[in-house]
Amino acid sequence: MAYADQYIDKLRKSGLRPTKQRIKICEVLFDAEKTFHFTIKELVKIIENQANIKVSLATVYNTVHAFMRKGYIKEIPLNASQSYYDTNVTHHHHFFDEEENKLIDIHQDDVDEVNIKRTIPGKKIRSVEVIAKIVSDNQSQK
Amino acid sequence: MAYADQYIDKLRKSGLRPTKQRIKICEVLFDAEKTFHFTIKELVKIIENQANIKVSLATVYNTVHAFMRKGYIKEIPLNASQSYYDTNVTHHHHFFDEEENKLIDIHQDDVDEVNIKRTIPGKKIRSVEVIAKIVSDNQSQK
DNA sequence: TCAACAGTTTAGAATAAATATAATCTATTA
DNA sequence: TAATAGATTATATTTATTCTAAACTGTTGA
Repeated sequence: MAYADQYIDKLRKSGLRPTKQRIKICEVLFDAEKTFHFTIKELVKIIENQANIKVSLATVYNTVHAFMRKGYIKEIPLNASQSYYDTNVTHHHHFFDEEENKLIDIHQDDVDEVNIKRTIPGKKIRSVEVIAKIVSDNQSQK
Repeated sequence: MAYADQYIDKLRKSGLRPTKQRIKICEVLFDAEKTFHFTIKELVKIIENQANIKVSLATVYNTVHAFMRKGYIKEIPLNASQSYYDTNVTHHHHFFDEEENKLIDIHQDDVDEVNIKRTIPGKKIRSVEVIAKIVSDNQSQK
């Protein structure tokens, strides 16, 4: 399947018609060699830099949210002022460097499976996220 | 040590002078029978309801942030539009019910210790949080 | 008693992310 | 072509958070 077809497929499955703007968003999100983390602002900037078409903020928000609902990207639970998203939807976790405001992947192999023994009646677990906040390790402070 | 003294102690250690408003905030945060989760908005509402003094938003934000820095309360990493805090600073984790927008504690005993094998040079881990997002378990959808 | 001061509190302004709106545009179908 | 449904956009709105500047408080020392 050609890349463009994959994008159209993802869009249709998300309940969205494939349009110029939305396909451009797919190109940025899913065509990268590697998965990556982004904020909406950063995503808009990337599109502006590499595209010859204009995409409005509203369209980016709508499209990203539709992909989220469908599980094509995921939100990283960080209590920051803005939302962070990840195009890597495989099972993995994150360091968050609070001083540099930077996210770092932790591969699945580097964290034992998180096993939650408790359940809530009528509810099922949709995702489990581990966030390890890191700061400078100054030896001076014990 | 009397309660009031504990509050004054906490405030001083956080670099804040004990004032009427700040002690009121302490009463709400640290005098409860149980620990609890809150947003700033909720905290302000609680204070308004049970206090005969007026406390401004700015004072609440400043005081909560000072306590955070000192580790007397902690932030719960949820990607919501607003910040959630927890007066329970012991080691534990959370379910987040996405449909009801509600946090539920998971006791330490109910989750195996999260063991992160990877380290980042020059950095140390300040906190490890597990967030399990839960949704209704409709049997109809597989 | 008064003046000086350092730190507090406050209302309101400013900022910024996210969402909503309403007008215009596009593409498909009849 | 006309009708339509949905898409896109600029702009306005909303909301949490942070900032600011003025007024306030309490202590110290003359």
